[in-house]
Amino acid sequence: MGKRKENSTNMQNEKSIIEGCDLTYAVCMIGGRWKLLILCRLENGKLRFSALRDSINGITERMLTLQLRELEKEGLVKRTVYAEVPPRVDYELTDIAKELVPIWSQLSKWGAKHKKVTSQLMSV
Amino acid sequence: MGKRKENSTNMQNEKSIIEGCDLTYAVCMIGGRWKLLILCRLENGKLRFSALRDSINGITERMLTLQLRELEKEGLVKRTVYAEVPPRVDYELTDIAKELVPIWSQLSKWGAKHKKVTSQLMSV
DNA sequence: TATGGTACGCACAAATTTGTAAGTAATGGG
DNA sequence: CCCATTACTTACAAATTTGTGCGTACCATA
Repeated sequence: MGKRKENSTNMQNEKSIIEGCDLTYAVCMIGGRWKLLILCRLENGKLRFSALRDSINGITERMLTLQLRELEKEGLVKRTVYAEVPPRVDYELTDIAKELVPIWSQLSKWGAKHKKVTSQLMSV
Repeated sequence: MGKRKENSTNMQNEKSIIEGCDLTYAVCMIGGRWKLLILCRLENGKLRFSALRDSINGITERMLTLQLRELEKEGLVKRTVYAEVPPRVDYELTDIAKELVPIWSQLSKWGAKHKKVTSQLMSV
């Protein structure tokens, strides 16, 4: 999440796969350890940076910043800066991101339903 | 996807986050570049290794193997080996994985709908 | 005997993601 | 003047994921 190399095999691959596959595109947008987590925290409205940080267990400020930057570039969150000191910034979902609400909520339900079963399998 | 270090900060983090968060759990199960792709190829029934490989643009045999192994451990795909030569192996969704069908299909629709718009933003 | 097909495994290298531990700016309060 | 607050940056290190190229077993067929 430092910048990626434009011409790595990996990057080229990703681009050409995205061309033909909408699912891959979507996965690239919301994939990764934190993005969905962040988005779902914003489900009920604006939150400021510190509130997000505190509500997401285990995330560091660095990671939160990086992910928010990406989500912003991708058009999934809107960032608002207030000209105050100390600084105040808040984040909210865009309409595009709001369309994803049912998806993460189903995913979360699915997770809840199967967590026990499969985590036993995993520890084998 | 060589094995992960059991005691890395990263691993410990992931584990403790999963404990409290079903969404994170789900993301860990199906996250990554290929897993959803593989699952959705199996949506209409069994496929053998080579068929999967050929239907997923850009995946290498190594990656396909690794991902299938994980999906199997997680209980999302079932692997069947036939005692034949040359070898024949096929893969199919488990019931748990079948519950995810609506999720990736919605995600794919979402991707299709927004691909153009946001990929312009990304190239800026 | 040489070759071909299938589903992998392995070693190594490169790319990418994540974590850690520091700063920074601006301003209000003591 | 010193300190606290907030939302970040930056440099560096470690972990994880992905790609590349080659090798393997098996038996049927040519």
